[in-house]
Amino acid sequence: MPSARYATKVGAMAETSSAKRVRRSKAEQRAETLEQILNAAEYLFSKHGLHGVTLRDVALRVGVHTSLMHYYFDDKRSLFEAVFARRAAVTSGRRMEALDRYAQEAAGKPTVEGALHAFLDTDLDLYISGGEAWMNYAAFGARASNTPEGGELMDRYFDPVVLKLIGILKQALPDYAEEDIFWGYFFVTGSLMHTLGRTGRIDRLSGGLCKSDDFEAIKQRMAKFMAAGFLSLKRG
Amino acid sequence: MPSARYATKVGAMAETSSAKRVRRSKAEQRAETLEQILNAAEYLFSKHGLHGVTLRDVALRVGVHTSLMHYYFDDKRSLFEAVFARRAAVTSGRRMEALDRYAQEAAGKPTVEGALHAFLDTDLDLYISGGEAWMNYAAFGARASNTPEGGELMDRYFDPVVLKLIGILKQALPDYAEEDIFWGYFFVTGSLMHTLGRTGRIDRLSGGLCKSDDFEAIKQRMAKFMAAGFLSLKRG
DNA sequence: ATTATCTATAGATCTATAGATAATGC
DNA sequence: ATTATCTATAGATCTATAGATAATGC
Repeated sequence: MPSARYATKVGAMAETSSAKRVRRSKAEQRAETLEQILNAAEYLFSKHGLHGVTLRDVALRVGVHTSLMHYYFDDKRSLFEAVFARRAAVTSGRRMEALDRYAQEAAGKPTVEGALHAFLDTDLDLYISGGEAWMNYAAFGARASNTPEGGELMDRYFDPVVLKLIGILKQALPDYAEEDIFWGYFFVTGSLMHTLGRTGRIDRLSGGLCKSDDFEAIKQRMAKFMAAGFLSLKRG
Repeated sequence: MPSARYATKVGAMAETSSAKRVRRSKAEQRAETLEQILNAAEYLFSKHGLHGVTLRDVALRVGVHTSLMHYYFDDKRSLFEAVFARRAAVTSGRRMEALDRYAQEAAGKPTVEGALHAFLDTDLDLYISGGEAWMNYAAFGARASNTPEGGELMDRYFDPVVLKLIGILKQALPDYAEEDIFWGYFFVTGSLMHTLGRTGRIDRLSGGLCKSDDFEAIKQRMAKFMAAGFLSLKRG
């Protein structure tokens, strides 16, 4: 005897598919279902973390049976990694290009602020113009970065971009100790992760004056703020 | 039939308690067990988050039966909140005092850097000198701040200190727009949370040059870095 | 007599797999 | 003939509670 939930769902499906009865190839259907699963998982993981989400939750949100999760993914961990990997190459690649472009423009004389604009603004723009899905990915990544599982993925996918940024910063600050540059980056990435997490706390603290999903406002301030911070680390 | 684990545990207990057969009052025993449970929970929650830890995990770490968790705490959520609350008043109170003291010393003319030293250094000192338990609490709080459950607790316990800091910053920057001060604080708290989380990523990135549990090194740079950032937000 | 701790167990939920069914693809 | 999806179910684990046992406290 089907539960009320399944009855409803089947009814809804019949409704939409009878309206147009779209013929999708198997490849199309596979791709579409995969995308729906990844989107649902991305959203849920971004809110509750790896352990706060069950495969059943994801299946329910997509409207398919739990066992389909195991058909497309080995297990929960591999679904989590698939969510991470899907957009990681895009954000990493875009920042790589932006940093390359900036390094070339600067022709051997980069500034800290210029490098940070390339690194930070490029990423923030991606989330600003990428719609809800990318905003969810931002929060997913920020949350993941805070965990053992996610930390390992961060290393694997983002070390190259970060080391490229560090390289340009060294060029911009040739008389700096290497540690100071790493600590400066440490402060930058902390603020960036906090931004991507969009916890809503600044909204409440500021009485609505600032909104944690206002990435435009953050973009207008962040690179300049952090560049000034870097310059303050100059040693006597 | 007792499992091997219980047999081992009982053996160990007999060993230690027969050695000295300490007579503890019920109040003492209660306090001691409570503390052990909170410490174990703090450690585990800091590593795996609310949903990544089971009451069984906590009980196992303490060496008592799972049902004792329910004797001392209503449920998992209330254990989580108890962990949060136990040290929240201490860190909040210390920073309150430090900010009050600084505001008085500055006699109406506070600086951004002075206020940030009072706010940040006071807290970092607490973790530096508080030993492993306080370091775990730092990571626990950082991780919690990133979640819906923890966010609400952050508001409840830390709004007063933060608003006091904001007040002093406004005094230090009288011609600043209020939003700029809040965004500056936003960057500061992001870096602070990232610090407290001690993910170890900076260790790997820097090839061991920086260590994420080197709060002393961070303290030496953070207030100055962030103060310079604030000053960069001055509007034309 | 009261309190700390344990035993036993119910009920819910979760992951994972085997096998059935219903579509698309040659 | 192959692939996408579902049904059914095993086995593990988790939370929570009722009731027993073993200590401390007057």
